[in-house]
Amino acid sequence: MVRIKKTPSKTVSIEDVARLAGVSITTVSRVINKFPSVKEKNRLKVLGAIKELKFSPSIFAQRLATGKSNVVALVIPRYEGVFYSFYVLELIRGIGTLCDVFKLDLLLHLTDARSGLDLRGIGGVIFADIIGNRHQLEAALKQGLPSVVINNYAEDIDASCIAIDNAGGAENAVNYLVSLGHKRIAHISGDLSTQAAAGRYEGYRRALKKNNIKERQDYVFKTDYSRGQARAAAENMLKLADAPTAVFVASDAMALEVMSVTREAGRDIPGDLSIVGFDDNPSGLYGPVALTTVRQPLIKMAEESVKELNRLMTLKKNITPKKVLLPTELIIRESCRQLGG
Amino acid sequence: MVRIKKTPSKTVSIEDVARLAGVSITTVSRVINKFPSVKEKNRLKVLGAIKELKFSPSIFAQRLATGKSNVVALVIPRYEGVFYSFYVLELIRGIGTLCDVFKLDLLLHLTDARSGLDLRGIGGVIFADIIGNRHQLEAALKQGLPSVVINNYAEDIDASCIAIDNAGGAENAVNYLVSLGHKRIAHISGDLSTQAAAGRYEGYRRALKKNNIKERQDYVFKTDYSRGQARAAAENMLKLADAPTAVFVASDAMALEVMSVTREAGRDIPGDLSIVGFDDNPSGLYGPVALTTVRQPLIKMAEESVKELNRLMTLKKNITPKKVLLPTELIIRESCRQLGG
DNA sequence: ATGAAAGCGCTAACAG
DNA sequence: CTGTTAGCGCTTTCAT
Repeated sequence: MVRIKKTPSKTVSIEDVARLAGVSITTVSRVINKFPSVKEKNRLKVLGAIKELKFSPSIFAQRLATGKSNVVALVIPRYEGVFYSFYVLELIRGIGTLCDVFKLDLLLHLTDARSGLDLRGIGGVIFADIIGNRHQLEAALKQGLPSVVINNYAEDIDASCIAIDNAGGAENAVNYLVSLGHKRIAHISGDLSTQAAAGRYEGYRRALKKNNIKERQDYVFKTDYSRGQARAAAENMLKLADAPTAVFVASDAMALEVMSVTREAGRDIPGDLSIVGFDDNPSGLYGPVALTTVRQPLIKMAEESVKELNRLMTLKKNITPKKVLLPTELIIRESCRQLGG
Repeated sequence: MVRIKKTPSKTVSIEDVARLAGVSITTVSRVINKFPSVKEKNRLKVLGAIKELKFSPSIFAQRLATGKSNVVALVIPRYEGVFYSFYVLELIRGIGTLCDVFKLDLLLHLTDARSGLDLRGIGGVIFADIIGNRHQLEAALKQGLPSVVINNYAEDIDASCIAIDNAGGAENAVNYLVSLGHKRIAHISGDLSTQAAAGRYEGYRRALKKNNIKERQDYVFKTDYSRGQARAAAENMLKLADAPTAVFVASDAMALEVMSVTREAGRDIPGDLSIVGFDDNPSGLYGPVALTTVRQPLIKMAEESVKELNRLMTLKKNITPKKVLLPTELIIRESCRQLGG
């Protein structure tokens, strides 16, 4: 058993450093905070003492004294369908990485939406989408906490929003299908109470309209983003007498499920059915036919949100919130084919 | 634009509450900390004042004064293959939820292993596996920080470990295959530098040995847990002159990939090949044939880790670390068949 | 360029 | 049962 010796937990304070360096604690504080006014000689003495004592300032004392906190709360709705997505993981990864860079502490807050969240000691908040928890955002804003909302674009709220152009991405995807000669194009949507799913559906409709294709209600299948419902939707879709030749699916995870169902039904992809997904989930690369999909810049969105929050937290004055809509990119792979001849 | 009025950020302190309630700040502090000794009448006055002033204590002042912190750092190696797994998400979810319950703040720390982590202001640490970052664990221990390691069972370290019986689970899985009459059983392993993958491989070997089946090197395929490598492994496996009739795959995600490859090769599951996975990833439920797998109690592991950490953080004395190995459960679905007849 | 001293908001002896 | 008082470790005027 490797028993590691604990260092005597006697915390070394700024005072110890000052004594060892032979200066006042004020000077030490100045060195810590990189004040330019400290004489080089003293700076070196202090730095030496800090190293020798292995001193590191107490963040609690710092925060008490300054009244500032650099803790960022990431609020994620603990909403099954959403939580289990590629999306959340990418977001956490992107945000976590950038918080590291900016020396921000990342506090994770999984919320069940109805409860109010404890914002004590928090310097800024990132809301990963707003799903039934708008009151939490408003509470943060009311407290004067710098807040940014991601994946949700709302002009009517006084917070920065960094979102993805879901409608635009969807429109491109469907346009692409049309350009391949498809006219009977179905859509399997996600949970329409999320802005992302609603936007994708809207883009689908917009593209049809612009191409003078009439939207058919029997070609639209609403799901909760789960593979289970995607499967059911696909089965129903395939049963249609006048089955579509192409389908735009609101997420890659669901698109993969649709591919499975289609193959089980003995139909070929893209021979009998062309499919476009949404996400650019790496899973889409495997399988017999690589999935054509809409890539959304999740990492970029995550990074932008931290940058923006950092800006909000750093600058003194009330800044105008920033509203950003990030563009998507159509990634053409193998799951769609040119129709007719 | 809904501009939310900010509350004047003048922080209300314990002193304001004391004044309004007509008691000393000590009494207010006692009420906050639920000391039983406060007279009911005063308690109510204080509570009233707190409500009226919307007072909530500064956690920084509390922590400065007590020298204690209830911030839990969750350290996750930012290791591609591992990070993108079902495992991490489940863990975060479980830990996040339980931290809520115990009123612990969850700080997320994605680490690249080589760097040292900043533990200032942290009350306890949970290491999500140890992959090349053992020095970080040792640093935490040296500081006297309560620490628990999950998914890694190490007798030789002075921290609590909550892990999963990977070897046992794997052994059961392979035994099951043997009981169905299989003798040519392959294994597609995960990244053997992780304890989990190594344990699963060991369980595989143990089961073969106990059943007097000789291990064949050409039946063992080592991967990094990625679907890409799983695909390659499966292709090679299928090419074997003396191809196996069953395969135990170290993760469900990889098992699904193996299923795809197998079907693409025109072989039937479980007709031509029986497959057992590991994880009980819900994705395994969909697709034409539900995947037989080994369920690991991830949420339970997550919860136990928080409970244990909370115990460590709460109790005063040096407590003996706890070593727990959680059992797995074989979930029999449709991907294996009885051999011979 | 540096230091003395007054807090930041709370807890914890120690009296009473 | 309650109040007084001294810190916790750092930042920040205000002098010097």
